[in-house]
Amino acid sequence: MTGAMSRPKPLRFLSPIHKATRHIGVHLENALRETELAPQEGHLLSYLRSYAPCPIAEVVSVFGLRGSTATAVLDRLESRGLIRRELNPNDRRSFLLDLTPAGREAAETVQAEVDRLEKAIARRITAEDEAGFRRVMNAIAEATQVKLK
Amino acid sequence: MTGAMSRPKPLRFLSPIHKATRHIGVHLENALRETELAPQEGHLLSYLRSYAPCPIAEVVSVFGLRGSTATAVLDRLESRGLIRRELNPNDRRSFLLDLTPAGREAAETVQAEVDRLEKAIARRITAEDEAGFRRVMNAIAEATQVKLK
DNA sequence: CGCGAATAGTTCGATATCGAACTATTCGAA
DNA sequence: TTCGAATAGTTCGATATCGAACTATTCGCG
Repeated sequence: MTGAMSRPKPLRFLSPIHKATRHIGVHLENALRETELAPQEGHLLSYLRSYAPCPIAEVVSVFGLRGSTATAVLDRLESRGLIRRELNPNDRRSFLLDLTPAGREAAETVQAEVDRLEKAIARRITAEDEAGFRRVMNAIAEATQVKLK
Repeated sequence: MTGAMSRPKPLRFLSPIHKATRHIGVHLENALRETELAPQEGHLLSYLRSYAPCPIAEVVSVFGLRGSTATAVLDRLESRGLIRRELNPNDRRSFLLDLTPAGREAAETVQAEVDRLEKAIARRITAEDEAGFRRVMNAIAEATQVKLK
């Protein structure tokens, strides 16, 4: 016999992460409502704030977009004057993305909200908690065996 | 004077979570490729496996879908014979979602992959790590002040 | 070198998601 | 109780994302 249907069994890692991702998304969506930035757009600008100039393939990998989607997303941001595509002197196939001054300003706004949230989180935990958290994140990277270029 | 542009400043919590979410997404996408299930569809079936019968509004909240998107997603799953909408005797505005036998079978496949991944993660950490991880997740819920019904 | 395979990015038609408006039902306070 | 507000879900036209095919460039191995 196969036994009774097993029930609940909430996941130890995936469910909390999924929930946290939702919490963060909703929070930032609220916080950035008046900036006219979709959460993903804000996230992208914020990423460029730290890592620009970077090739399109990098944001494709980091954000999990398809190439064709990235083209559309970047077209929109470029037409709104927030980013620029520049020639990559080292690889003529690719472009380097960079923020415009307006894009940098928008990115600062995003960053301010993100920093505020990070501080609010940090305030509630100990250094040991954070170390454990980081080890779990590393365990996930190893367990999935996924390499994000 | 405003000072030099601050650079990198990688985030302590949001970046690792974003990355982990990507790791998990790519891993499950690979693992479930032959089931013909989009990652989100698999996730939804897996959710119903534990929480069905549940109203549509619940999956809307948990998965962050818009109502109109949920209608389309559920229509597809229903037309593929994986889920059912049933009348909710307690609220005639709403439906209760449940898995069909085929849907339950698909959900078991997803669950098996998810369990395998959870175990692979658990194997790499200590109980203290997990406790710290959980406290960080709780801190995020509090810091965002977001209530996911 | 030279040439096939891999990579970067775009275009375009198909599909999925979204926002706004709408119906039906339930809630809640006067 | 009654009626305005809130909630559950759908429909439909607008928008965003996707997959497949394509161009251009670079890689890597003979």
